[in-house]
Amino acid sequence: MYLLASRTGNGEILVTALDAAGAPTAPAERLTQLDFPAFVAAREPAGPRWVWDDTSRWSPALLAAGIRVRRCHDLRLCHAILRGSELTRASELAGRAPGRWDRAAALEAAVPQGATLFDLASGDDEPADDDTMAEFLRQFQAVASCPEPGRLRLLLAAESVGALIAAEMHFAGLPWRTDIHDRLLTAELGPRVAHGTRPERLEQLAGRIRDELDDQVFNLDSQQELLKALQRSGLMATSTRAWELKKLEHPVIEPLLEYKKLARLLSANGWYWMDTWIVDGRFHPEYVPGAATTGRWGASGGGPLQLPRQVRGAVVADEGWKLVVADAAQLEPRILAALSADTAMAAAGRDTDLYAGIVASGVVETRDQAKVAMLGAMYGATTGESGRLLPRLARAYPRALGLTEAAARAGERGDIVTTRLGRSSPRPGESWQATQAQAYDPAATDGDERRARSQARDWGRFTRNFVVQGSAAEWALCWMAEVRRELWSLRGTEAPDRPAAFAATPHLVFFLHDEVIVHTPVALAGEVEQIITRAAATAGRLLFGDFPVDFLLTAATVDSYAEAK
DNA sequence: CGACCCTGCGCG
DNA sequence: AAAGCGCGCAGGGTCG
Repeated sequence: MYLLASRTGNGEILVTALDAAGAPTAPAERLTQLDFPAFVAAREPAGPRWVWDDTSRWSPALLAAGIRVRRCHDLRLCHAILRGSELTRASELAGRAPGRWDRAAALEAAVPQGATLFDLASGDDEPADDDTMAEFLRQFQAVASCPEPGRLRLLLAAESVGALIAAEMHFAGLPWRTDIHDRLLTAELGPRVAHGTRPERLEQLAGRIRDELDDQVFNLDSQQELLKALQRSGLMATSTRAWELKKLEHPVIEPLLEYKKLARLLSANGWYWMDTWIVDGRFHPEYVPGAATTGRWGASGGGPLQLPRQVRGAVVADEGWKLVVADAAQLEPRILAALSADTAMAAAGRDTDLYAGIVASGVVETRDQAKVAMLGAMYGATTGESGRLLPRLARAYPRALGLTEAAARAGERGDIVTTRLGRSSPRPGESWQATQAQAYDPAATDGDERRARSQARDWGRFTRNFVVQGSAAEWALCWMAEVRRELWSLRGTEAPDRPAAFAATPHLVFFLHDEVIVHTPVALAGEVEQIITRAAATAGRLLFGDFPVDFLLTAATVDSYAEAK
């Protein structure tokens, strides 16, 4: 049932089989690191759940050996969830002093960097053999004794399979055509030049800007110098932000905005970026499950979650392959409707664009209004058009808006809120508490009270959004897990020239909060699209049972990411 | 010189 | 302080 793997102090691996109650069923087996992949491959057909400290440390060697595991339990990720969850607050695990399971993954994985070698040598970071086991049992207990164990079991499984997917996507990489990327850059910026020098097009724009501002020497790339130069020319700019510059009337504005746009392209996704991050036609970023407190993923290594539309044309399927690009339409409002059991809001999104449905119900006049009002409800807008439209939304959807309001009030009090599957928000820090306490002091000034109120509202907007964003992240994990599981069953038609077994069949290559990309042989693209669509419905049922809410997708089978809207 | 903060902007 | 959440990254600037 469970196979618990841990490393011993001398670099060997211990594997202990546990039954469904967490009790060992046989003596531990001792393996070398070299033997481990074959051992995993031999055990995998029985469908075990592998238990280990950190998937990002165990996966690379397995994937390099062409081996994938179906299920795991990532102790570090699950620990973070269980430590903070409202549902397990009475557990032994939640009450313990912070220890090695609370430390950042970076610290634990940083052995080769050198900087932390001293810490490692002087500490006890290499776990004793029984530490991994003890932690697993504490987690097991915490879940078993909580009020609704089913929610957390699903969350921990989803979080852990997410870690497997993150490692697999890193390994497989996103198909990337450097020749197309180069053409695209050349068309925008001019021919490639050495790193650190301005391409032709930027140089021309810089010249125009200098002429318009009548200043040939200032450094365009310094915000401070640029701002001063603008002000010397009589422009009433208070910052160099694009949206603020747009409001100004002056011949320098047009070339300046163009310069900023292209300079950004060059520095964020230019040739230097391409040389650094694209290897053998693949982009291999690190994905970091649970990086945001809401449960959303983070990522690093080339900024994959900020991939601008400008360069998506370089993401192109291999010859004979396709990209299936799918994103969940209006995911967060749909999540909110289901969370609050707001049947009217759910009905507005049935079989249609949810914002269009709100318009059709006569709540507001335009799709744009519906969207800005919904975002305002979920983010806590108070002013502007969004603020003005909120009362209409509240009348039509009292349950949904009631939920976001309640979440905001909880945060303003310093209370925690919890997602659908049981991830809870962090408590505000000490300085937050201190500021609140100060406002209650008899000697408090108006300033103290204002500061405390404003800070409380800030935290309220965070908790308001946490419930929705966090539950949406859970839906997305379940969706992706289901996609992975179904794609797995399409094996048996491997392309022989592929490096590893799973990259020879349809596989996930990208994930962006509510959007996935699957790279697939052409012949299977239709089936992949169906799998992704079915998986969305399955994820909805996993989170919300029979509650009648649709999770619509926009899915497209394309050669290039740029073709998908 | 590195470590850190700030600004601005890309994504959802 | 962009009305309103969550991130990561690059580049300039400052400090020790």
